[in-house]
Amino acid sequence: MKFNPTVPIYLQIMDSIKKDIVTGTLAHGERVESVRVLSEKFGVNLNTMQRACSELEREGVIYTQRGVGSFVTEDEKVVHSLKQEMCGGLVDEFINGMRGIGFTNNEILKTVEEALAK
Amino acid sequence: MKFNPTVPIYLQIMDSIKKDIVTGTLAHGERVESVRVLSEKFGVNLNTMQRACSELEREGVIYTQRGVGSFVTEDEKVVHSLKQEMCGGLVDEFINGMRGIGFTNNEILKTVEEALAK
Amino acid sequence: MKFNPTVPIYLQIMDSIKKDIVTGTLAHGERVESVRVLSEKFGVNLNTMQRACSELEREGVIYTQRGVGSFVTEDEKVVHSLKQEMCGGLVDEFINGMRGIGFTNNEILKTVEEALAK
Amino acid sequence: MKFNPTVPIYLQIMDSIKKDIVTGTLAHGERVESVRVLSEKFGVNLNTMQRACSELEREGVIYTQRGVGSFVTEDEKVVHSLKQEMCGGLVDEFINGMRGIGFTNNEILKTVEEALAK
DNA sequence: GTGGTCTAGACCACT
DNA sequence: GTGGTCTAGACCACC
Repeated sequence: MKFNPTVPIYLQIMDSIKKDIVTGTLAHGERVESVRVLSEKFGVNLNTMQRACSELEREGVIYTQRGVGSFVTEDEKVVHSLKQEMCGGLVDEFINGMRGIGFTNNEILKTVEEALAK
Repeated sequence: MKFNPTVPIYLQIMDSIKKDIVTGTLAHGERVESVRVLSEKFGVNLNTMQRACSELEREGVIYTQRGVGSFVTEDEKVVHSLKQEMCGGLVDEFINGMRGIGFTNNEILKTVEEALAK
Repeated sequence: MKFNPTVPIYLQIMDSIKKDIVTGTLAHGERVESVRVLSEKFGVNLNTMQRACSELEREGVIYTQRGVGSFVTEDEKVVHSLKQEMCGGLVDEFINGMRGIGFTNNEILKTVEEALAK
Repeated sequence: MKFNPTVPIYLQIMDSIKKDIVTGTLAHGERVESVRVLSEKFGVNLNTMQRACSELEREGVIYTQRGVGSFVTEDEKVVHSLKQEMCGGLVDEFINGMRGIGFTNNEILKTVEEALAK
């Protein structure tokens, strides 16, 4: 994985894992690979990987059992708020752009509906 | 106005005028300034301006009355398709982004509604 | 009962009986089992048990009636001072700890009241 | 400083600093020494010290300004809850001990009052 | 100077 | 095996 040098690697890794959870690549309750495996996979140091995981646990995204492994939370609320967190920027950018071209709320909504129907 | 040298100027002028129409800066049915005035305003050759206007007329965006001047079309359909043309990219980018995070169509719609309500 | 080899057994037996009195396991005025029974119960020599009892009597914790048996004192003052003797360490440790964290007397009192109310 | 090998050093350092804040050794709003200085003072690695400080910041006990340093919070509430947090164990241990010897709530309170008067 | 992050390699407790 | 902690030493961004 390629990292943006201007933002901490462990944050980027967290985002990557969050995205996997939100998209269902990592199912709820599923076991997350060990930090050692993940550190190799992401090509980072073990400590960096551990930091990413401990932060994720603190946020309630995963939970950990000593000597066993980490698991994706089964709390639907957490996953839902994850989605909200990750799409907030997209939505704002879109709506601002549309309003900038002169679209009203109803027009924006209608446009989205039409686009989704395709 | 500053032009991108890689794309024909008359196209850029057309886009500028379309945007004015779409955003309401130029109201439906409103008279467009003369090509002479516009050519000075945009800092381009009279021929270039004329080309832009004739293309706009061909697209039905404006219509011309001999000896009177040019006017923005009053056909709502044309204006609406203009909007579509200009926002297509935004919508696609947004929807693809949302789907990439795992949102379903209903979720996307709901999210937009919520964001618009704010 | 298991004894600490570094402190005289008769003292440890005395403490055990005192604790029983203080906690109410041995009620005020209740008859204490005979030294013979107690010596077996504690697994110690009869002399050791006798020493413990005579010391307890000397302290006024129990009193003996020839040919009848021994009884826990009915003097509330004695029992109260027993409690004091046994809890003195706890109180000092607690108050020193609290002052070490910077609590004032009033704060300590208030904290205890709150904790007791729970 | 001497550390208990069974509990993470960074936690012990956090407790030490919390205690300094609670007792007023570190005044509210006062600047905390740099992590480098502190790491030498405590005789631990820079990373360990940094972890202790970042956890303290997360708990709101200190706040940090990049390139400037860290400062004790000025929020009285935080400091007060710190006190509660640190004395909770002491109080519980004390009251349980007292009740174990047979003291009633009133007796405990009275005993504390007497001990404080000394 | 300050705090923040990353790597490399080690040891520990738990299962 | 697992996660958790610690050390040593390095580089970066900020002020």
